[in-house]
Amino acid sequence: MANHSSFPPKPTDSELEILSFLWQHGPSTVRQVHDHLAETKEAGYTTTLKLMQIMHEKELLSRTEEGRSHVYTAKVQEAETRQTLLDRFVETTFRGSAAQLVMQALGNHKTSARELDEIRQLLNNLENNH
Amino acid sequence: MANHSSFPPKPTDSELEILSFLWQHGPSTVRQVHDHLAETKEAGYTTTLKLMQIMHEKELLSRTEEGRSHVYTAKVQEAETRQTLLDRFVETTFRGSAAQLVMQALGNHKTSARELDEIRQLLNNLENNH
DNA sequence: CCTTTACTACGAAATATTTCGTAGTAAAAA
DNA sequence: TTTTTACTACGAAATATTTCGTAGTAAAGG
Repeated sequence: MANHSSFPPKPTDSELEILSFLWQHGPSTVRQVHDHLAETKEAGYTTTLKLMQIMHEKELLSRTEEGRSHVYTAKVQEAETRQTLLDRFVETTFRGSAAQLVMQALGNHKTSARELDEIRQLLNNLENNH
Repeated sequence: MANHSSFPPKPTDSELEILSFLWQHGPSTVRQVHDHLAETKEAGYTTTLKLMQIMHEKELLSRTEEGRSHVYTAKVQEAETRQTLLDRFVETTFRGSAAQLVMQALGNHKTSARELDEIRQLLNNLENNH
């Protein structure tokens, strides 16, 4: 059963960057997250800290004490969150047409032959299943 | 040539709703746009007016006087804007993998057999072209 | 012991976005 | 002619988001 709207508030862009890191690297400290973000962005340590504290309040992250620092874990699932954001995006930007989005995504992005094959596989499955 | 980043500032969600209407219905007055939005959202007329004035300042819309009211026209192209937003979205939500996005979009959205065929066509073309 | 280092907590400033109220005005209606 | 209606302009409040500085504190180093 999909879980639309009701659950945790939709993450902002900054929050998504943090979630993204946690999904990839698993439970991490603010320091670890920050050092990663700092490679790309310009932002102070306490900014990242504050964001993660807020995300904790919002129930987007859980945390445990580990010595004098906290270890944060994503409390929302990657696939689920992506789906929610994708739904919103298809709605607002592609007027609800997932097919349109797919066409534009494939048309303009350089996608490898291997990935194209996987997609073709998926298409076949979908068509068979219905 | 794609036009990345440099051009008009990325539209906010509210702005996108307005652009969306203009793309679909062509040049329109604030009244027309507002009456449409009001079906869905709760918002006063002057809110829509102000937004469109701001979009005009930002060069997202152009306008001409038509009697005592203004007729606004989208100054940015739908396809171009979609591409920009799509790129951002793939980056932030799918870590740059368009293929992942496509799979998730097809997997969960009910897409008609006809649309699936169109996508298959596109896949064939892509594969042939390289 | 002191001092430095590496944390958290938290208020509050800086920005960005959205919303609305008020004023001015020209045309339409009475 | 007076009143009502339907616009625009625009300041400013309300929200949401992001950023940072300062304070407190425990451990590590000297």
